[in-house]
Amino acid sequence: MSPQPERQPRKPATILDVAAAAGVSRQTVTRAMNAMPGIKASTMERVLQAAHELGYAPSRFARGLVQGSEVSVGLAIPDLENPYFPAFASSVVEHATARGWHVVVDDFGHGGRTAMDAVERLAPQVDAIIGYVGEDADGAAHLMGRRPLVALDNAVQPACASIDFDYHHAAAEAIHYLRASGRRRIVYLDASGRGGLSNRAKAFQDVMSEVLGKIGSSVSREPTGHVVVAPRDSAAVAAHAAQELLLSRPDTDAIVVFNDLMAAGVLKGLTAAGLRVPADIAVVGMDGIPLGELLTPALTTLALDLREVGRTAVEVLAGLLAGDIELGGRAAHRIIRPTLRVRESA
Amino acid sequence: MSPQPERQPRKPATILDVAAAAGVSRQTVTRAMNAMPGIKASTMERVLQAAHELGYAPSRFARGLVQGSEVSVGLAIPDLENPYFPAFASSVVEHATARGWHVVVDDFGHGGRTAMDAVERLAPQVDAIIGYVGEDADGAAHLMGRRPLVALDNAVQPACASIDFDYHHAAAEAIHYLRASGRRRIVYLDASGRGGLSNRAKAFQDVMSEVLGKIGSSVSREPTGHVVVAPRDSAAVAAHAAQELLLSRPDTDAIVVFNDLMAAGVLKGLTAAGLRVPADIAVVGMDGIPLGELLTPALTTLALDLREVGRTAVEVLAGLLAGDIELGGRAAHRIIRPTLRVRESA
DNA sequence: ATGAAAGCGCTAACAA
DNA sequence: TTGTTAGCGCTTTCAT
Repeated sequence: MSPQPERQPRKPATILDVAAAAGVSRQTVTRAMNAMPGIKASTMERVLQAAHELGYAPSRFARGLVQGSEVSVGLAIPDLENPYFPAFASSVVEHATARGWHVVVDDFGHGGRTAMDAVERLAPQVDAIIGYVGEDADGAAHLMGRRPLVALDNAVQPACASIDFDYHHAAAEAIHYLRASGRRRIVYLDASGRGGLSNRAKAFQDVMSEVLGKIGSSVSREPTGHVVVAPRDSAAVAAHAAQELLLSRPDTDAIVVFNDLMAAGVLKGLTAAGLRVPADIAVVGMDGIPLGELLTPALTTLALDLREVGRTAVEVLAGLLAGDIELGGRAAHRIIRPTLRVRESA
Repeated sequence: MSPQPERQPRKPATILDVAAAAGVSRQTVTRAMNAMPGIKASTMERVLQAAHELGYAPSRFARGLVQGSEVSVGLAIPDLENPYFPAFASSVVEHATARGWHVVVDDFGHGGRTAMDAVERLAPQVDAIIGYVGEDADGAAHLMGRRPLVALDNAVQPACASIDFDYHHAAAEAIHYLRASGRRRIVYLDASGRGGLSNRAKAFQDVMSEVLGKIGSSVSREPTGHVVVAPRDSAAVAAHAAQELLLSRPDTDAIVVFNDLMAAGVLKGLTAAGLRVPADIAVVGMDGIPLGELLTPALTTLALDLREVGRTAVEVLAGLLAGDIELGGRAAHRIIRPTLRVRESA
């Protein structure tokens, strides 16, 4: 083997190594590295030079230990490949950055990992967590102890701050709009989660019952809100599910879909099956991701203001961190309302 | 004001506080917190209880200092809202997670921040950086000192590892395919960056010159590859640019677009202007993001395997970190080939 | 302008 | 099973 002439040592250089190399005290090295006053320019240059040669970089741990660090926030995300989540993450990163916080991202969408796995990885590394932790909210809160956790889209109020979405309102908007457009055979396409129906689907069913109840059962029997469940929330799966739905219920004239990504798939599936949207059948998505307007027809959707969601999460967290917001209070539990954005598909 | 009964103290509890509260030594607290062997169950429970009451969480800095931490990688991303980047980030996070690394994301797409800003923020916090640092590559490398930097899509070989894309090959694939389909008025729609044309546009021009040169100038004078530049890389801007292009060059029969996001906009703009794609005009995108197949018509594109890109970046970084890869060698400078994925738009 | 001492909170090694 | 000792690498006093 070759003599390995200048191979870097395994151990990274410390401040003492630099001090020795530059012939100064470690104090002077600190001053040079941090461009502090009270150091001669020539000394500083010599130290910096030595530091560079040794490949020295201050240990963030030692520095954090003594200085108390910037806040570092964990962001637990189920699936970065669903455009919804990066849009949300982008907003969180933006607002966290504005406060000087760091954001550590854990995408637990691969390799069968769960929200709990993500939180376990993140917990020792961060001062707080924002995340789509779903049913793991309580476990996650316990793991974090006193450190704040902001859970999104959880709906069962847990032992942590939360940001939820008013699905009842959303479902009502969609259903009233569709019925006003003359649609009478409305189906909800859900994505299967860990437990039965999603909260979104449940809200749809509730509102459908309310609406049909008001009309009275004497009127021509409309089917109560029918729900079909796709095995995963992907566009391809949704396209397939839409086609199956057409087979089992050919008279369906509107589909409300779990999210925009799936709605995009539904659009594809319907078109492939020879149907015209919205002439033959209406499609309403949910989320309001930018993708929606790029589709043909442009997607009508129950839009969440993703930037608002991210901003709110960061705000709540800031309040928690500062002690301005108490976990029990209403300030720690926000509800954001999706609004119907009518484009072309319904 | 109220007496603030149990308001948390400003200073977080330390291991010593817990030890005192539980009436044990700090070592025993360590053992309890880390579920180490050699501790009586009852003691452990008592310690954990005390820790919980005090809201104690071990300082990640102190722990990192003494244990030597997990690798933490900074990921510098220009714009999480362009679906390309989350797709890439997702792959990086997945592979980094598999190695037990943490990923700190900085999206520098907001508030006029540059790659350099992102690197400056990240540098004191991470052991390495992967990022789309563009022309800031050298500055970033300098800031990181001996710590590895993997720059993507940089093309001017800098003082750091790099992953580049073979745009020449990509342009050739697109142009040959389009010409074989009978297209003769091919235009490239670029996005304006900091310097003149993008590398993608330059490659397009080069290949166009080669192709037309081979044919010979005696043949009916085809225009050399024409390039138009959109002010930003967004779908809306691209839609507008496509419509303008139609005005100035109505005979254009193919547009090759800087990236898929812009191509989606072009599709919209063209359709709105009453053109049929691909019958009247062909559109070829670049990137291969999942969005492409959801569009109507589905986008023909020069596809990058985003998962491969992310995996490669992590691999190179791992090699650098382990010392298996030297900065000078070819292993530190990878080139990935986009391939033409023909769908419906061309 | 520079250096010496102290200590941040934790865990590894060793004792008891 | 538990406690004691000794740092990890850095920055903050305080001295020179």
